[in-house]
Amino acid sequence: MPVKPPSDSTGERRGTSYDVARLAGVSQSAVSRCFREGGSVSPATRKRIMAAAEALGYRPNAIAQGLITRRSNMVAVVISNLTNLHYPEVLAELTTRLSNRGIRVLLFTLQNESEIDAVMDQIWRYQVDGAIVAARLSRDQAEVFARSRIPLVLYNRQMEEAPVSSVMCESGAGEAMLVDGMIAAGARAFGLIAGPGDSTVGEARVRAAVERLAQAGLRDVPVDRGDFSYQSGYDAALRLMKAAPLDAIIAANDVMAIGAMDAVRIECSLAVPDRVSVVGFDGVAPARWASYRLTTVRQPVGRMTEAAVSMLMDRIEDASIGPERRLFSGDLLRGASARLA
Amino acid sequence: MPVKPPSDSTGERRGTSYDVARLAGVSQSAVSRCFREGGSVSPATRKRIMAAAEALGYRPNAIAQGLITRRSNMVAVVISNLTNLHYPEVLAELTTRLSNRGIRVLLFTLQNESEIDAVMDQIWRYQVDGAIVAARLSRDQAEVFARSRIPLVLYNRQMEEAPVSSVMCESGAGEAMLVDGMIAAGARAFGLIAGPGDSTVGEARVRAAVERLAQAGLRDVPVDRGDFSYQSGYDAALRLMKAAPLDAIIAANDVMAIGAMDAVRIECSLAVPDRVSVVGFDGVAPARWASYRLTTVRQPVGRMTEAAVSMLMDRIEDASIGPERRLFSGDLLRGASARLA
DNA sequence: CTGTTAGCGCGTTCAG
DNA sequence: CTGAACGCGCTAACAG
Repeated sequence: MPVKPPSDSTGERRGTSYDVARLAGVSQSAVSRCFREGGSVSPATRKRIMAAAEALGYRPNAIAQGLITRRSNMVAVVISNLTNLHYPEVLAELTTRLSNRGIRVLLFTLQNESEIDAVMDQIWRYQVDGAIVAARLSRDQAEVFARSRIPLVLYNRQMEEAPVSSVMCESGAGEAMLVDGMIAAGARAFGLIAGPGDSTVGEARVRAAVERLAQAGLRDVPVDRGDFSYQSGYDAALRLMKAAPLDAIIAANDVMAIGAMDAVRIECSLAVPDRVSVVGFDGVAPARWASYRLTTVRQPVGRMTEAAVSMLMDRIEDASIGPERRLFSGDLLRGASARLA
Repeated sequence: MPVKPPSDSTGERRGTSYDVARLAGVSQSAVSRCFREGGSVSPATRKRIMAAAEALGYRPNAIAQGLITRRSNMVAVVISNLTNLHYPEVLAELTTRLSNRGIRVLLFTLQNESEIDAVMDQIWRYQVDGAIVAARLSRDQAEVFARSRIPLVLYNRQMEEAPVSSVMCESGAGEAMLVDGMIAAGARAFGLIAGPGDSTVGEARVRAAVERLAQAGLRDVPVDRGDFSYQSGYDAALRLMKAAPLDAIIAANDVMAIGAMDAVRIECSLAVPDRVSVVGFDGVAPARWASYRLTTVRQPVGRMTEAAVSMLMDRIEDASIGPERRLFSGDLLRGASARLA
């Protein structure tokens, strides 16, 4: 990479601990100690050093610190599609919480899953202290983290066969509440809108709903598939309704549910929830908008992100801590898009 | 301690260029050259080095590289409220584009504007090559970047009195199109929903609308204020409608416009756009949802983020390039929430 | 409590 | 084309 020419014309280099030391008339290591936690420095010299540092606008160089400490105080956050409406909230919470603990976020967003390898390369090069991944990870890729000794926490992803730490929002209880409520209110003709087949959470939600429906004696429920987007939910709902009239639609996430509501109400001209109930999963902000008032299961994003961060930090502090999975349950958000008993 | 710890399972340090050099039987500097652009290495030794690197899973340590080259290949991205629905899209685009140029994103999100100082401290410590800021910055804070010689580009913010690079979506043309269209279609009783007073883009949009209305002979247009959130748009619309019946509402952003639509249609039971036209600004995804089909001005996010990134990169490569402002115009998105002629 | 000394892992002259 | 030597800015023993 092209190196910038050293201090062209007026370009003064940024002050180092050495400059501060000279100005304060002490050794460089005194300055270093002054900026660390348990540094033993006499109040008098500390004062002098701080004054000198202030005068020079000195701040310890985190890059140099990282090189010698082997702690970059950076954590990689990998998110697949930021446009998914639920993730921005997750990302904001993660960033805030990490920041509160003095950790910086190195952000990686993926368009295609294939980019993950390039990302892992960068993660490795940047000596991040750990990684939180909200994207599909193959078993091999998870292994790389393990071999590299980079603590890893998956967010709403699961690694069935490998022992990897993760936090998830469990789908069973939530879907059961939705299904039970709708059945009790008289719904019988159900339809499902699944997410992309490679989404573990999406599949888990659909599976949970299907199982609960089966327990209630409802089998062979039609399932269509979307990609978690509004349009895909809209289209899937239309296909389902065309194939057979339904009185309840369960979508794998809120945005598709919203799309389904619009399709049912606007294109099919059927009242929601009077003729058709629609439910989702996530609890994104638009689900509460007055035009939708979606009945859904809200993920406890605050507790989940806090869990992810603290699990990661624990494993950064002590690399010997083994993997752990934490499962959270969602809260039923009683909107007005489904008849629930 | 010159003795390298044996690769027992606990202590395994990551391989360095020295390790690669030893395995390949060359010097460390040969390895270094091998991983740089124009490094002069004979094909034979290059092959040996690459083989050794492969065997050890060696990757250059970006932290160490940054220390010596003074280029971290990291750029700080500062965003105020990620939950604002328009910003996730911006962030995703910025990240992708930076990533394509081999730059990593160090993300900072702000809850309160007061956090900006702590963020600037971190930006400085981490030796980022530059910063893209989509948050309010005081003149003094911008000065800090200048003094620190950290290239800075503001995104949709403007610094009136100071020469700072920025990319903005210009409001005048867009608001004019909206206003003119609605007036031509017969609207006369306008109401405005502004953003928070400290938002330069928000104020600019309102000012643009007010001016255009004044040109058309419409003065003393009532203005209420929100904070860019759905609820605040909803509430503001109710207050406006209660004070005086309106036939057109102009909101400073899409999310408030959506809130206003819901207030008008659901709480006031007035048809949109038949009785009341509602328009926004941004062009966020939900604006296109069938329940809203918001008439709005879409920001050219792709071109704007590309501009921000390339402006920043240019100034990173050549620090002597002066500030520049780039103004983009939005496209009118003809939805169905306003009667436009 | 303070200074001295040794690196962290790498890029880069400058001799050979 | 290659290697020895130096230093980026800092932390961490270790003496004094």
